[in-house]
Amino acid sequence: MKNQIRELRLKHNLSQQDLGERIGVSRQTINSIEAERYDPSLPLAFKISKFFNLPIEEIFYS
Amino acid sequence: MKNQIRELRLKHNLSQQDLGERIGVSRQTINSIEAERYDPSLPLAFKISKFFNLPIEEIFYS
DNA sequence: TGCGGATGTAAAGCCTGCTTTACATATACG
DNA sequence: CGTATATGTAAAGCAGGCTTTACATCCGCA
Repeated sequence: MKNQIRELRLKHNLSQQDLGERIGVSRQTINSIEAERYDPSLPLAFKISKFFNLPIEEIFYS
Repeated sequence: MKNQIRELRLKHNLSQQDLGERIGVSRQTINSIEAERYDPSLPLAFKISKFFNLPIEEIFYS
């Protein structure tokens, strides 16, 4: 599952560490999702979606 | 995480078994999500969302 | 050169998502 | 009554999400 997290994160001028802290996960989790090593859980997808104030469908897609 | 799956499923006149087959998971998985025993994975949430033709945010919420 | 911040990635361990199997209850219908 | 369908739930086992620790690379800057 692809995602726009890296682009959104950079647009907000945040490091992976920053974003992880804001959302409540480790920087490795952010890194792994950006690298598509795995998909986030639904609750984490919601946190990311709310943080960037965008619907899940605009951040994650096939 | 709450959800509208039972309501949507009944509106479509489907059993848990039916919905599971249509979406590609077991009936116990449908049952467990309806009963909020656990949240679906993000890919499964997308399948459900596409099946009912509704955004994830209209099916799942806190 | 040397250091710090950002990133990539791997391994171990824990918890959760999902499966199959199995049993129980309820309801409808012959 | 007996049977079929729908649902609830539990247990074992495997796969995947997430953590911490750790090490490596790269880039910018003193």
